[in-house]
Amino acid sequence: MDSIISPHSKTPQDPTELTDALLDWYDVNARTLPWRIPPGSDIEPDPYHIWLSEIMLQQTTVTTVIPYFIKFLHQWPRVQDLAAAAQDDVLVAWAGLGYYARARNLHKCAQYVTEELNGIFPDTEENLLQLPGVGPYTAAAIAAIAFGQPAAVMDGNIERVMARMFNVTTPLPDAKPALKELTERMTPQHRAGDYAQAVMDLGANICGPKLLKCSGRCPWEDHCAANALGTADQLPRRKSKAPKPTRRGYAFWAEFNNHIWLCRRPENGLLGGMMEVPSTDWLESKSWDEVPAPQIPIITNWKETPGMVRHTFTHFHLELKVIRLEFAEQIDLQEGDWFPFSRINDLALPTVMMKVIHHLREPVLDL
DNA sequence: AACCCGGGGGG
DNA sequence: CCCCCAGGGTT
Repeated sequence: MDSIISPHSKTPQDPTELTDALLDWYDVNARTLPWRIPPGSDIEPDPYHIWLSEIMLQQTTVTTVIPYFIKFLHQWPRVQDLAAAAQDDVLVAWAGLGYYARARNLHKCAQYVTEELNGIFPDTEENLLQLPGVGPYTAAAIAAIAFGQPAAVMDGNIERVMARMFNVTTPLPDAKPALKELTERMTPQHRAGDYAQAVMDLGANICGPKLLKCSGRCPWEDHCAANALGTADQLPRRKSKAPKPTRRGYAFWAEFNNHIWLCRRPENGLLGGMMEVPSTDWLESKSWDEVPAPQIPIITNWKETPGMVRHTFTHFHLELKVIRLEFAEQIDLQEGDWFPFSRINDLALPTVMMKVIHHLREPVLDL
């Protein structure tokens, strides 16, 4: 990349003019968010708040995060409080947010900061990067937003805005190095945190994946190469993804006296550490004809229930048929425990398991 | 470098 | 149905 100047834009050599225009826009248009210090405020950001919000915002939209962020701060006001919590309480509070390894790393990180760093977060990108669950994006974001350092923050929003500003037509992920380079050149020495948040606001509200509200709204409208070329709605390009396979299995519904039998998944891997209705392995198949008949986990009468639970994970679709085990008395299965339905919301149940529970409690065909 | 890892909202 | 989202860890 020879120059930050696009042949199709009026971008000045010195990006200061661009960043100043964006910061002026941000001063007026910054969204109010629970973890955000409004531009111009004298309040010092709380690194604990910034860190918590940034972990939650990984691959998760702002509107989804807000209620969880408020709930966490209410339950654990300081990083020391979070460190002292039981891991299962953290998983329960996290249930529904997804990517559950984030919750385990969040807890580990809180304990590390509390026990090894006297409750004080590192203030450099390099040292932040050493924390569990903190990668390049989050380290730069905390350094810039919480500590005012000129760290170059790169995320999906900023990738998109840069790809359009400079008409980067290389498909992702191949374009990442070039977009990172552009981001580094654009990041200002002062107010880098506000700058990063401003670009992300731009990406969320004006320069969206499909939604483009450039005209009269975007502070970079007159300097955007894709806007000049009319290519904005086609950028950034992406390599095509492999289609998702379908896995199928049988879940076992064991209910007695308003209790349900649940067990805990292994610590690592899919839905690590979360609770589940016991089930057979989830095997990839073309149809149910290929799925082996289930091994019933206890000698008792059983019945396959009508319908099926469908759920989609990051990399596969899941179909679960549910087998109801019938009991004359409350017998323990091999692993797990009986839990009263009244406490179901106090358990770390991922969404797919909540679907199973709703499916059996209010039978709906082919949910 | 490739793969694994959720869930929700919007078009 | 598709796509995307304030990505990180593991191997």
